[in-house]
Amino acid sequence: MKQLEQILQQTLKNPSLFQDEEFTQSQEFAEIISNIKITLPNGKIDCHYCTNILFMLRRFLKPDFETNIRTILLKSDLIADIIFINGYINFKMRPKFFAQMTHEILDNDIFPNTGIDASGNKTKVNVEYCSINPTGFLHIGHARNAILGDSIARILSKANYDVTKEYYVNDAGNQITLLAQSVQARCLEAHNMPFEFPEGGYVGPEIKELAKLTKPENTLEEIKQISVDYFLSEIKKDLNDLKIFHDVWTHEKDIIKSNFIEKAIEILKAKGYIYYGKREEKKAEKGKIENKDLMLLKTTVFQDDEDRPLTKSDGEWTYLAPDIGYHLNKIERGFGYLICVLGADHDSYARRIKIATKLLKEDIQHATPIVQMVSFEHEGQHVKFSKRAGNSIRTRDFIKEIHPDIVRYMMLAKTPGTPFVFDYESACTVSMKNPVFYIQYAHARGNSIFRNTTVTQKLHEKAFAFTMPEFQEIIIILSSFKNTLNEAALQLAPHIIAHYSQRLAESMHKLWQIGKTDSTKRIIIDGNEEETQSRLAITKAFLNVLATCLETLGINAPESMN
RNA sequence: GCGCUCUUAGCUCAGUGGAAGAGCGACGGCCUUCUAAGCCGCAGGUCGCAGGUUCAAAUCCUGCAGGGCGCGCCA
Repeated sequence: MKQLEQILQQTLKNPSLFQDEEFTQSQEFAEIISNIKITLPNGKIDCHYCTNILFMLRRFLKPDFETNIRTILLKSDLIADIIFINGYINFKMRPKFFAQMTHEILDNDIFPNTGIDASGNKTKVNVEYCSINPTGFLHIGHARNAILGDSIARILSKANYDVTKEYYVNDAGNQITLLAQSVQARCLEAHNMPFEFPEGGYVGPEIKELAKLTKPENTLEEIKQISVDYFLSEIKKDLNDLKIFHDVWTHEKDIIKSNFIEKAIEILKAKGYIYYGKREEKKAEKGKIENKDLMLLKTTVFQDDEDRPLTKSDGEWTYLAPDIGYHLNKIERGFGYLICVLGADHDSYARRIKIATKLLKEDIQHATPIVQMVSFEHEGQHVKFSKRAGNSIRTRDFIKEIHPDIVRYMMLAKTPGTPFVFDYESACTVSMKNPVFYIQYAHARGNSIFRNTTVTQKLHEKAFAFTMPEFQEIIIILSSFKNTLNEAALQLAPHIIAHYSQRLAESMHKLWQIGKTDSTKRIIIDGNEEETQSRLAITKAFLNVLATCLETLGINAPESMN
């Protein structure tokens, strides 16, 4: 594809194509020509690649430009034909082009593991995701965040970023105190001792279970530790079952102990972003709390509605302060790119922490992909998963019934910004309602070929396969993998890989099927070793790319379907 | 009231300036041959509505309507 782009650029630099022969020297020409986009055509047009570049250049070209461009382009030994339709240039490529492309995929070391010269350039990136409070189990709503973050991290690693996957443990706030008080109460209750259940405390059977791990003589601090450890280890188990493994677990407690809050405040003070003042009366908890002077952060310099308090009237930090300390900690660890995957109910928080981070370090790259809510369909209505409604489903129970591969694919195939309506019936079906099987099946089919032959892959440029549309289609899709991966990395969008995988799988299924009625199109051609070797080379390239895709999605690439 | 986001085929969704798409569902075909968990065909669209910018708008801008999520000194 890159080669085609270069050929086209070279061709268009020919001054004789233009009314004004000086035009190729102009800035405007340079800009247009640097934005050449080669794309795959829709199914209706019989060609391999196309480009819309002429739309931009048309008014500068001589009337007979089509004939001239065609003549020049056809001099290339990679291009078989040029067709002009509706202002597009459509390319038909020669077999040599397909052979070269296959060679590149197999030998260039870009597949399947490393060295893709993607946008990453070894940038140190921190992907923080699924940082749920250790006050309960991982439910299915959290799983979407976790799966998305994990896949983003996998894509970025493939795209040549230096990735750290991180979980931030909120183990220092009021929620943890409330949790520990709830557990303590249940513990005392179980020992028939007097107890007082905290207002708004944590209820649910897991609290009573947890209480069994504690003793009446434990201090609140000890109970906090026991509770956090318990839930974290449970969360970790569930994540591991979904093939999610964080590299670093950072605890809020440690951030506080290491004085990162104070350090961050000092930096912000030095930059003049901190001042003391009162908030507007109506904002001050509607008069419930005395409107004292608070430490405020000038988030309004980056279009926030109002400056945000860092201290409460009782002198304690607000939630924002430790989080800013945590982000300073990330910055000090040398990350140039911070990614923080958040739920839709945190989008206003996302804005604030982004501003705060920018105030700490102007040139930091910071993205906060937002995952929309997960709901499910019940009697024709969309019902939200919610703890309070008692219909929250623990991930562990969920994946007992539905394989993690299916759960992952279902959640990754959509853009994160679309609310997810979980279709339980489809999830349990083994058919195209579950495209993950379709993709895995294509991988298994490709592998079965290698079990059925002793011939090994080797590329012969003259192979007949390179003239055959079914093989050409596979190679064309393979050739766009690099761009696809880069795009997914740039947009932090695993669904781009999911859709690509489906299309790639389709090209193999088509080839396979046609081999059933036309034996010349099978991969293994008895009595013709060179042809078979070349076809195996294409199949191998296909398997490498598809396995890479499945790896970035965190989905198993099976060698056979059982 | 304000902010973010969404509205594309019967359903679930891709598509961020360039030729309207996929899967499911419906209908009709295809296995004595490398895995039929598959393939082929057919049907299905005023891209929420109205303006604007552009050679070109589902895509960008403005307004409107409808859905979702937020809008504490809680985290």
